[in-house]
Amino acid sequence: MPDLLPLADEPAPERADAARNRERVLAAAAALVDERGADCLTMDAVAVAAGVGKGTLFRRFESREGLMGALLNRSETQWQASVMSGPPPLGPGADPWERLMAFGRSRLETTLLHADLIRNAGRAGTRSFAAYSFAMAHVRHLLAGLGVEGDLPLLAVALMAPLELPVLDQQVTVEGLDVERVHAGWVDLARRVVA
Amino acid sequence: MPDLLPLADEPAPERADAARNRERVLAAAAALVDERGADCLTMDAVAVAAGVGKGTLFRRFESREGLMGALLNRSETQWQASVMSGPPPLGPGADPWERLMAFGRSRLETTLLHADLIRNAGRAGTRSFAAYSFAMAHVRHLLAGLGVEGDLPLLAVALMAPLELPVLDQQVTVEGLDVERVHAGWVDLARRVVA
DNA sequence: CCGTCAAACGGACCACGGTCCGCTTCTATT
DNA sequence: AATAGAAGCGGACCGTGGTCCGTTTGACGG
Repeated sequence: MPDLLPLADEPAPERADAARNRERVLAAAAALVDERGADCLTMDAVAVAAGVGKGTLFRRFESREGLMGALLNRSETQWQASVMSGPPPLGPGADPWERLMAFGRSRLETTLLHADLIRNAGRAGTRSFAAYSFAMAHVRHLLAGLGVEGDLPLLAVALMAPLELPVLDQQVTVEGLDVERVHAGWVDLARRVVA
Repeated sequence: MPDLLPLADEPAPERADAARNRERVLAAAAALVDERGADCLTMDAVAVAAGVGKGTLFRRFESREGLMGALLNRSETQWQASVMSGPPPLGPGADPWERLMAFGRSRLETTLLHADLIRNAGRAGTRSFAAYSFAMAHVRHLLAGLGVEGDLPLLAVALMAPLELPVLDQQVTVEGLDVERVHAGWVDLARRVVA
């Protein structure tokens, strides 16, 4: 019998070898990605490079998309940190409007930077609760700080939606719009929503 | 020698059997989709059902996503028709604001209705010039009619983005938001943008 | 009606994502 | 240290998307 109660729904501890393997996989995958691009990443290749079996890959990461999502989460977490406790204007310390502007800019750049990863992550990219709902909550909070009236969650969606990859992709990659112009457009939108 | 000049970049004529086969494929695919759902559609199955070889499928439609896109285009075209020449308020005859409202509502419903098709069409769903840029131009036109100042193409994007499937999916499917509330949110957004 | 040739066809073939299950390794308990 | 049993492992296997190339077919000028 365990000396401590299992506490019902603890996220389940992780066996030592499992943890080690997860790191190996993540490292190998990251290396392969920025060497040949996310599009060329095959699960077989990752398995070989990490020195594990394919089954292991899929047990830990569910699917190829899941693996991409995990990769994405690493940088995303870093970004979250700079929003929560980094220097202003992105981090706390500036007034809400400035922070909102910094947020938009930063989000735009990050999304474009990781475009191929996000694209390959498919569902896992958008849905990753951690990342998405954090950003959402942040915007909502800023809007509240600005004294905006209305259905804040939905207004937050309206502000985030044009920064989602599919939309950005269409504008920048397909239509060849200038990034600066897209950014200017978002600023204009924010102004109207806040006003 | 042909009796008429080829006129350089005419979209290339289509051989009779090719046309016939395209119809057969489209019909078979459509049947399979609304019988077993878009997720279960395999290219092999379509090929068999249509009585053509697999190679033919891929030559005409490029990829599975492409086929889904083609399927999507059929309904999309129909929808375009009702916007261009159907009854008001969606069609011409109502004032711009009413048309904008009708557009938003209709778009929301259509997107949700064809959700699985759009999801399976991946890139081909969004990018389909015909559909996307038509909707875009329409919104731009309505905004102009409302006397809105600013970068109209970008404001149009801002209005369309929250109606894209990935965003809607997140709200309705994942977060379980009520469709009516989402719609109300969009109306609020439109009001702010137009104001 | 026939010959010619490009376009279209079809199915064998390949690569990759994903599953399955017998085997190995870790951990907790005595 | 020994043991039991769960958690993890790995690679053979499968289905499906996508390609390739030898063969067929339709269009058109004579």
